Amino acid sequence: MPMNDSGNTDILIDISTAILRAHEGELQFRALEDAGESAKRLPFGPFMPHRHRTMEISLRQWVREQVGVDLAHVEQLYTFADQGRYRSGESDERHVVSVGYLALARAEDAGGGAWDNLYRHFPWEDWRTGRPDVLDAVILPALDNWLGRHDHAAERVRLAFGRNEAQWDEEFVLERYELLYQAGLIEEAVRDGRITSPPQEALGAPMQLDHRRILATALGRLRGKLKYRPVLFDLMPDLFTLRALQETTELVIGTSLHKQNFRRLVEKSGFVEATGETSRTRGRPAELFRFRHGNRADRPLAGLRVSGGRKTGRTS
Amino acid sequence: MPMNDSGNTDILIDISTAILRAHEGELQFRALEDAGESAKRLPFGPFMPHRHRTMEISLRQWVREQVGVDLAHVEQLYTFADQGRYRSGESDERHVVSVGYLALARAEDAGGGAWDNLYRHFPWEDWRTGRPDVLDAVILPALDNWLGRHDHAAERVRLAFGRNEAQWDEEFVLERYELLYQAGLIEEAVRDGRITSPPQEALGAPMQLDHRRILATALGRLRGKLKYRPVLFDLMPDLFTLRALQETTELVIGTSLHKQNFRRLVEKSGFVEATGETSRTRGRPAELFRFRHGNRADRPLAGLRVSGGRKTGRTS
DNA sequence: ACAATTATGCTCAAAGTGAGTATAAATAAG
DNA sequence: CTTATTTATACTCACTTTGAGCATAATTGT
Repeated sequence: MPMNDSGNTDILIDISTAILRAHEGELQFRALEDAGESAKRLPFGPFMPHRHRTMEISLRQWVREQVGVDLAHVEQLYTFADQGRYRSGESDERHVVSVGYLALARAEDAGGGAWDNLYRHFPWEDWRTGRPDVLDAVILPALDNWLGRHDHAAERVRLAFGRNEAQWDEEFVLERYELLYQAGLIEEAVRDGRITSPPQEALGAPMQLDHRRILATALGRLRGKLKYRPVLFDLMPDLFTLRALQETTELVIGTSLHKQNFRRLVEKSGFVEATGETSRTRGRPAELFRFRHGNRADRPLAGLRVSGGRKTGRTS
Repeated sequence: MPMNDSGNTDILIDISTAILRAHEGELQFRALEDAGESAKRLPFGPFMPHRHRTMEISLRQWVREQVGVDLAHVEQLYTFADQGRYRSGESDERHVVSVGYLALARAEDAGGGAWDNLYRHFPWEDWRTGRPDVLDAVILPALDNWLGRHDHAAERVRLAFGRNEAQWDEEFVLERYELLYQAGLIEEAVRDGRITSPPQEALGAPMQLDHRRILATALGRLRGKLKYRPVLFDLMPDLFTLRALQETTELVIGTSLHKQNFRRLVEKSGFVEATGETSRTRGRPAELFRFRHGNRADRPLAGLRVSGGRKTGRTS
């Protein structure tokens, strides 16, 4: 196998960024619309190594210029290089490699522009008010049907969707999306020519290119990172109540938490300090806290790990 | 800023793979030597999208062909695109983007070829017999000296190297390597022209290109993943004693563990099942276990989180 | 037979966690 | 102004997990 013809490869690298914020009770991402396209997209642009020394520098620059958002946290997610899921129909001969980034913004710094509710694209990931109906009504029956012809994937489905004895793991966002894609239940799979018959019912709003996959990666990564690094605070304003922090947490992990225990956990973690000031809303005023830069022992917030309860098995 | 000149970009993607195994009491990686080069390298090759649909397919193929190792687990680590840390001296005009992969192999499947001890390149990461001397003898004084001129990095150093109140976090392998690189204490930094005066004492054996950085990423990722996914078993043979499993764990996380508690943790995790057979070595024969494919509740092995003890503060 | 070595079983106290009850401090309604 | 409603915060309690060690078992080497 000669390897010297690799010089012919003409590769273009696209950097796409999932910019997330917590705003008005929603987990939102910065979305762009294109004329003549109903599906939205993430901000993205080519990596130009002549101009930018690293991809993150490149990304930060055109996010600031073109999207007008101040980013609090930037993290590379994954590099997707599989053909057929990206601009498959275009005449451009170059092979496009897609690098996904996760960025977090504070609601105040997030400028104007259009923001979209993330869970509109992943309705099965939002368990805050209980197990989503779409799971038992649509997804699991459709997956069962698909498994009839592809039973080798049964174990992956079991683990990803928490069937039988398996627990629903809120971090498996990408694995669930990929299974739905492979099963042809996702509109993008039709668009990419993976499946002939379109799905009976749209499972979440589709997006351009592989951008819903990047969003899925972003959500999964953020859900995982929460538990051992203080990234949450990059979504919070300078001063916040513990209640607001809890709501943001619930938005991200997609489940609801026990209020008193959350408070105990956060206070003991050493990540926050009280300011003495209070915020007034409806009921009793809440104390305002501020993030305390790792000056204390950086204990993991392992308690954020969602569980179904000690022996109850499930919270509803 | 015109973006249409991005078509001029000539980008080459190199895929480098850190293939790890646990063998003869060492955490080893597959290393290659080049004539006229004292520093070793990882197996790597160009990504050829004409030929391979995904990077992982590409990687698996030439690892099998050229390296002769059966891989048990493959995982993308990170895509490095910063100029100046990769083939900086070569005349090739193309910009090289480096994609790092982590792969795990079982010692039996790992074929021939040369394997190198990973901790030879990261002596400060091996705490199995206590805190490495090189930390207090060389690294921390040198970092302090560097911090005198770059005090903005003090907090990063504090967290990465567990100074003052901070805990040593065994997952921060990459962050520690990058700090040593930036401080000019790593031979690769000299090679890349980052620093004028070479380090007084070599901190670990250098490698070609950015391969030590990829190894650092691999070790950090593996140490993190251990705690919530059963990746360890991809380093183990089919049948193993709990002692062997513990030794492999200790190799990876770089610390020693309490034997009885490790046994309790692993047995309760549901990841292993006893076979009834025993292995004979010197003392009492040990029962042989086998990995039990996720048929039980996949509980995280959170107990593998290393701690310095309840109130003792440090184990030695 | 006995020492050395390794494996395994068990205990115990401290810390962590899930799920509540109780109380406090504000606003909104009558 | 009194009461209901709402939100915040304090505290309890049972149960689980975890760190650390002691005790015993089953081998091999001398």
